[in-house]
Amino acid sequence: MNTIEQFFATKNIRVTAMRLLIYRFLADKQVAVTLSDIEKAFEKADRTTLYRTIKTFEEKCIVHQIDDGTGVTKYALCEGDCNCEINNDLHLHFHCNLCNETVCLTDHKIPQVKVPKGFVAEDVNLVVKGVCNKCSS
Amino acid sequence: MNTIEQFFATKNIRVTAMRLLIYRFLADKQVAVTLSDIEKAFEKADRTTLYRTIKTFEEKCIVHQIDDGTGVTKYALCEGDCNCEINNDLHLHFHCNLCNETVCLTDHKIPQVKVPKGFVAEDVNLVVKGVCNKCSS
DNA sequence: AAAAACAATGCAACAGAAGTGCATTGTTAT
DNA sequence: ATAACAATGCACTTCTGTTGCATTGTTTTT
Repeated sequence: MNTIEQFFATKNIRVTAMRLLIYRFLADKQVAVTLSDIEKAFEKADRTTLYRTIKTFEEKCIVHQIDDGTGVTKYALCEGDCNCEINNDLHLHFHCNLCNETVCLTDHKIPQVKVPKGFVAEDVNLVVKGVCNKCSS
Repeated sequence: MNTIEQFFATKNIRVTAMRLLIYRFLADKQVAVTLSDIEKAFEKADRTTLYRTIKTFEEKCIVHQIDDGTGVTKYALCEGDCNCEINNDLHLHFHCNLCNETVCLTDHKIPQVKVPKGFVAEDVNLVVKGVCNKCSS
């Protein structure tokens, strides 16, 4: 029991009611969420608090940012063993043009990418757009 | 001569002074530009006009949008023979974390990406971040 | 246990990007 | 020439992301 609390402790962040709520919200969702999604889910809470909570989660490698091309940043929980390292934890994201939802395809690691001489790759972001399994059936 | 005018004609858009200027501006640049880059270059012109010009170019497949993760949309000219089709015209983009510039690596087509059963891929966006050839030397 | 130190929260405000409605100017077609 | 339509300019709005500051809450030190 108290697993989230213990997890927060390993990440060296304080356990607060707000953080637990937001963490559980993200864990329940199977899709990446925007800041305004979180705002709608927690209307009593202040926007800034939600914003800073997500930023803290991001710094501590609890969530990762996703830029799916919709113009709004989305967030999703990292995998348990994630260290946010290149070549290890980079998976691709799928954005559905119909339901507008973005999911992490954590099993699909990003293929090796070649860059020209003189360029140094540090991070890779791969977003596939199309129709998701729910919408195509 | 008058090649840009002819090109616009093939795309079925009217030739105006503003459009010629913006097209030449994009052609001169070797990097993707934001709307505010264009605003700075054409201070006498109205923001809305620049905005709508770029939107028109985008619809007519003259420029393509790039989402490099900086949060601001960038634009770059399509290749001459571009039809904005998947598997043909998709190239990768490189964003330099030092100079903050984004370039099209048109010679580097995106590797084949597998998606799970039920998912239909229509478009692929691949952005590599790191240090560009100018900044690494 | 009280006080000091620090982290989290809430409020207000701001900046920038993106977008819309409408009037006006300019261009094309009848 | 004029009617029809497209392009431009102006004003304004919305949304996202962000910061400063005061206040509340939680540790840590004495």
